[in-house]
Amino acid sequence: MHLNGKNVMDNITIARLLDETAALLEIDGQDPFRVRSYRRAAEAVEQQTTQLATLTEPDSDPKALLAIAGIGKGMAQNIRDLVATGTMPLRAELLTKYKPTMLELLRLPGMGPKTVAMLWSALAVADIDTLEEAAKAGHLLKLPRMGQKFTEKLLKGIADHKKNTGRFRIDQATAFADRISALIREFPGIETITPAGSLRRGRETVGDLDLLVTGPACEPDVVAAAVDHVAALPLIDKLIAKGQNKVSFTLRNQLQVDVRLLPRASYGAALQYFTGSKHHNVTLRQRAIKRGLTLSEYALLRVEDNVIVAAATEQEIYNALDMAWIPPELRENCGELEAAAASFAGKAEGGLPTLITREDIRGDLHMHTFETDGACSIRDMAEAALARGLKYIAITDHSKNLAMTNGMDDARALAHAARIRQVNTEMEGRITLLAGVEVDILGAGELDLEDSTLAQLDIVVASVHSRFDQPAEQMTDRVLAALENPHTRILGHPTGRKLLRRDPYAIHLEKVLKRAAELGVAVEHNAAPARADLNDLHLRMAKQLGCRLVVNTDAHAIEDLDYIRWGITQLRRAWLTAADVLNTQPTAEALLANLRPKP
DNA sequence: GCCGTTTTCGGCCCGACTGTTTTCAGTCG
Repeated sequence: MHLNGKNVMDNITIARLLDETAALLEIDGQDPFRVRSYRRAAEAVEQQTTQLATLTEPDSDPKALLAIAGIGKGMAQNIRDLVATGTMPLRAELLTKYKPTMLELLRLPGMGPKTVAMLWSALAVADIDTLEEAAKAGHLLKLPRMGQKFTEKLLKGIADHKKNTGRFRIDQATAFADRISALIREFPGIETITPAGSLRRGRETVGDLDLLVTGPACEPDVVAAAVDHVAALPLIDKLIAKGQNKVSFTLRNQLQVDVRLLPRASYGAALQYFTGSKHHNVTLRQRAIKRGLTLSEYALLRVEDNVIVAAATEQEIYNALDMAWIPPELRENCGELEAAAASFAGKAEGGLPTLITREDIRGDLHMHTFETDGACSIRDMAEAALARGLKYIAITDHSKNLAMTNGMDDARALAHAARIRQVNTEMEGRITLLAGVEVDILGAGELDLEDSTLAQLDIVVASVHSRFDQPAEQMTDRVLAALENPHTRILGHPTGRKLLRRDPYAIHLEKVLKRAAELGVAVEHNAAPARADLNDLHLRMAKQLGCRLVVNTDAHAIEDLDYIRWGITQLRRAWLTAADVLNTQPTAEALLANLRPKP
């Protein structure tokens, strides 16, 4: 990352180095609580919207770092060392004893710090390839607690790791969750199946799937039959574990699924527990202990006599801990527990926000038709948007520079606008259509249609579509220049980020967001998971900088309008309310009044 | 290494599952 012309360490890198140090400490067999504090610090750093490098400069407030929960005197010094030198004494010392490739070993299933440490001391194994050789040669059998079965499992794990597909997009994971749930539901006596874990929290990607199953068939005395049913599902590729009330398996695409079957009486406790996040739960249980209670996936119990205080619903559990119920999207131990306590106590300040919902969205300002690369007509899109309860939409087909989409030149853009206005009339006020264009930002930031054309349109979305390989400075300058064009009303997909793909263009987002806020250009969050643009951290940053935000689907077909669901999820994760998003305005007139005025 | 309405020391979440074991250590979520 660049700052005032200098190349400095960004928060993500600082967090990664702290997390790696935690892993090395663990391999070194050091105090687990010290390890945890490094992990916690890494998480805290990752969540910050301001770059910590700016807080380590000599003239900045020395207390600023300490104000972050989880960062004390020692960790603040570590961060200063990292920013100044690229490493820190503890990390450098650990790396003289161990090799960084050992961290890769920890990602193999069944491999933890103790095993990695033993492999290193007994066999000098420090990387996956050497481990594979040792396992195939049978060297592991000589080691304590390692037999034939462990070796087989490890080799399978290594093979899977090598073709590893990593994390899955939230929409794809949801589709799998639905399919698996339908199969599980065929067993009589199963009533409710709820995806928990990071899917319920609305993370953009999930590493595995947690499915929570309840119903009469899940009562302790009869659950075994239901467990057998789950363990025999036809789409299971590999069964990983099968216990009294838990089944773990992977699908052919390597997605891991954990299914838990739990009695109805403890449904709320189980849902709370398996939704996480881990750090949210840890803090919650600490809070329970302070009140003489203990929380597990079965119940919130009073310690002195083991009496159940709450178990059936999440609401009961949070309330018993003097907190309001917390929406799953906020459960990241990022201030939500304090806010929930304030809400429960009826305090006016610092409570939980009323998060934005799908119903708050009244318009969608970015979509395509078959005039360029969409699949439907203007009328189709209008009717579909109306059916979904929208009050206004903008039709924004591509401009000429995107030749592969049959992009429009000036004359076509104006003719298309006339047709959009015609359909608007035909809709007789049931929904308002705004005439727009998604214009391409060219090399030096100029737009690829004439200003005289843009002047006749309601909505101009300016987006970068090419040269993602340019250096960040150049891309940033290009976007900044496009913002200066007075016709630019919305900055479309500002980072060009393609989730799970390696080639998003780098951009100095903070600079761009600041300028957009100053000029009153609205910044788009693209709701489609495949094009997921700003993550919750970016969205928080945008709010902090005073940006006007819009969430658009960039729909190319009718069903794409439903992408709004995923966009809303990310907005909620960023603690945003309806007031933070422009396309919650009740009418097209109100929306236009909030956009940058036309020149 | 962090933290504090039991505060500067002594705590730091909880339970299930696996493999290799005869009572448990390590891993996982």
